[in-house]
Amino acid sequence: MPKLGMEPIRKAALVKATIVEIGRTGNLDVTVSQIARRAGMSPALAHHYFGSKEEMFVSAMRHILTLYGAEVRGALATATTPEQRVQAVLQASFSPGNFRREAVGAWLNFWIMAQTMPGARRLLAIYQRRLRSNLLAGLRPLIGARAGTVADGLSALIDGLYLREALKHGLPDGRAAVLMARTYLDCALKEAER
Amino acid sequence: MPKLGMEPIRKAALVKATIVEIGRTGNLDVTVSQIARRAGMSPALAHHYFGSKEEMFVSAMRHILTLYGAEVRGALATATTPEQRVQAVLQASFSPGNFRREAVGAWLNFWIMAQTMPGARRLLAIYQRRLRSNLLAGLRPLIGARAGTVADGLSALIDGLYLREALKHGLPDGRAAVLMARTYLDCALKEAER
DNA sequence: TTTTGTTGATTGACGAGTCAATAAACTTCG
DNA sequence: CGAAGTTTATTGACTCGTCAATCAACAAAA
Repeated sequence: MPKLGMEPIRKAALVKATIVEIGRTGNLDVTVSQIARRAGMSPALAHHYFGSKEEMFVSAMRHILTLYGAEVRGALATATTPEQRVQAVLQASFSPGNFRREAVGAWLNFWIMAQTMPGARRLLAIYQRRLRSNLLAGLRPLIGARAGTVADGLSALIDGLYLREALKHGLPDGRAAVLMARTYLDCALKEAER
Repeated sequence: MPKLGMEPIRKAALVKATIVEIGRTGNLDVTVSQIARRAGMSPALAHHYFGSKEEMFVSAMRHILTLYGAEVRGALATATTPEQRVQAVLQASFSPGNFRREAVGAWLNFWIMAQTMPGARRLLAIYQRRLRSNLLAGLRPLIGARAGTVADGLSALIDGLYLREALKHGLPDGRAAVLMARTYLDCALKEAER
């Protein structure tokens, strides 16, 4: 009973199912059959819409990035001062949603894929550029020329804190990560105004 | 022609081959046959010495950790002041060896495994504890009670900087990472003496 | 009837782990 | 010392399973 216009619906379902399955297993040992079953269709249909499993993975990562980007934009919308802008990025980066099993699995395997898959590497570069640029927008009014270095450090710190919190036993605490990043930030700001 | 006492030799060869293969592919899609071939033996023999592929992976990670630990100890041996102790940890963490393809692959997949494999999780906890303790030993004489927080922040920053440098296009530059971490450290020290 | 949606069946391949069998080195004990 | 037995090393062949991708065929909408 083919209703037309199924393509975007099917693709969205597959992307979501891919993320769930990666979160479930923790790695990329996920079969097209599993994904398709979870998305409520046959494996053949999955291959029909995405040419290959790899394309499913890349699309899944793109979706994760889109979600994260939306969260950042939402947080930035309520920020008025430069400090609040930086704080907004931190808040969004360590929001509870980012620590769900699916998100953690997606990010960790994102890094794995970025090693070898050009599409993944490109996406990761986009994420990094956007993060840096968002931080820079908040930092430049505060510390001018020194903003670049601080943005780089803060970016790395965000990734590192996320990694540690995500791999920690027990329920991860995003607020602790935000606090730790803020400490770095405050320190850098004081150093600059000296 | 079985010469006796082959076990340690074979195991070492398999561990090394496992690391090389993970570095080659970037992920854990490595077959026992590939590993065994590279180690110069039959797949059956690999299964004989390690009960399963998973045990090979865990042993490979243990080896990576051992190498890293030795590098840290070596660097610490030449340090006399507390500052030099911290600096030694940074230097060892960002040494060129850690940025070889095999090492990067090992670490990235280490994190993947730590999500679900208890053995890997335990190893990661050991690494984190040791890193923290090494940093603490250098930081406590400098800033006393505040050392804990700074050690945590510096640990996360090390992981984050490593991740970024390892995934960067082109040849990674450990010295840049050391410098970035030093900036954080100096900032924290100045803040503390205020 | 052309396009879009959908699937069952199939292909062709690969892979982890087992097992039986062979061979050499060590041990025991008469 | 030397034969019989034991342990260690080693592999080819095999089992049982899986999986990505293809294809032919069917159904319904335009």
